[in-house]
Amino acid sequence: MKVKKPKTRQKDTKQLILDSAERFFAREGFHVTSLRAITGAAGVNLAAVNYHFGSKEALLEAVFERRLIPLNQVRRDKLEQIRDEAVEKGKRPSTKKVLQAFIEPTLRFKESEPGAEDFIALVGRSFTDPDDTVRKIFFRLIGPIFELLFETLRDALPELPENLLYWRLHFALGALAHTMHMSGCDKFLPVGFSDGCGTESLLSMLIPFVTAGMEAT
Amino acid sequence: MKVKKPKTRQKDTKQLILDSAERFFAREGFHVTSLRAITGAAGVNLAAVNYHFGSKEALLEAVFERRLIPLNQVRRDKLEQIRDEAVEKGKRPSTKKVLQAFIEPTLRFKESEPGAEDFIALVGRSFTDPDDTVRKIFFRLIGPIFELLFETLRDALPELPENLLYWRLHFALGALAHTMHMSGCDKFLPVGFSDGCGTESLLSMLIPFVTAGMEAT
DNA sequence: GTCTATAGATTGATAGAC
DNA sequence: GTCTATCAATCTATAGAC
Repeated sequence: MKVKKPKTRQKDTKQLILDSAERFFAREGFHVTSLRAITGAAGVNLAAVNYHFGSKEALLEAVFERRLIPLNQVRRDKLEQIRDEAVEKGKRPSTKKVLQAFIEPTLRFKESEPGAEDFIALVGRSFTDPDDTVRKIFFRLIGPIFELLFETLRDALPELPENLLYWRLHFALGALAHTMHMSGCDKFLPVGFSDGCGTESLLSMLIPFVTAGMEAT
Repeated sequence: MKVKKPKTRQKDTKQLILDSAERFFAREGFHVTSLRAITGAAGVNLAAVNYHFGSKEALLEAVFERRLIPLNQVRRDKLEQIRDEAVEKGKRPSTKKVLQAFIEPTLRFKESEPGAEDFIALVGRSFTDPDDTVRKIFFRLIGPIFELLFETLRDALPELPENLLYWRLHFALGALAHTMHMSGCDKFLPVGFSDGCGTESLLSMLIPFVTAGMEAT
């Protein structure tokens, strides 16, 4: 008898659904995407969604969790490393380094694995999705890492009133979010500027921008 | 005989539908909002939408045009005034003034008339709406004013490579868009910072932020 | 686990009386 | 211009055979 059930197909189906859903949710939006579109493109049966995930909403949650939990772990490690270093040296952390610790893994993530580009675009838009379902799931996963970012920035800029720091962070996150869903960057606005669209190029422009804004006098 | 048909009810109905649609599109999203929700809240008949506008898509277009055309006129006037002044004096315009000419009317518009707050939130999100219908209508109306803004900024920062200027403008617009749909500002993120949420306060924080980012060395 | 078939609800749009 | 009534198309979710 077999030691373990092969279940080759089972795992494939679940991953295929996740991949296809991620793509559609990012490119068309959650409510506009039908389960038929997802399963049709994935080549699996419609009923498989409810068998494996339970509902469309639970599928969205699984799409978020699959990539956001590991990404948040990376960002958390980098931020905590910066805090520890600052405590060791008895100096405040540099604003640029703090912002970089959050932004760099986020944008680099786009190239880390196939499909991640769609995911990043999805995340960029979820900040302001009008749909309660999307925002609720997203903020549950993203909330804690934002708090850590805020606190680390407060260490870097202790002279800044908390209220001002809070809003400047919002502005910076707005710039980041706007950059994140420019993945397919020729999709928006006029042509001729697709050059600086690579990750390295974007990082070298975005980080100085938000650092200067955050430190504005 | 009457000089003119009174048609009191006709105008009311059309406006009532526009007001209600604006509110729902901003708060729930275009595709999630049903015509039944719009007409139900407005207290008008469902069939009135197709009578007055022709389709749901045409209704969205009318919602955009009603407020965006006058708003764009204000922004255009201010930007052209700055260009003219710079030519007169033979000096380049100041980056801060250019950004202010675009941002200030936008944020102030929120308080100009009832319903404008919803509209501003709708516009802020339309930059990155995954829905082709929404984005296409929006960019058709917003494209020309963006080009003018870009060109005026190029006058202010002629030493900046065009590609870099282009992306910094994107970052600034991202920060602005993110601010625009924070209208109901306690809707997002933790509490305790609803203080600086008024228009004057936001302007006094956002404009220095984007100016510093734009002029970063 | 995978599939077909369908229930049950909701949608945008329209025809036609008034 | 306004209304009722309804069509035709969609959707999510599920029951039940294999």
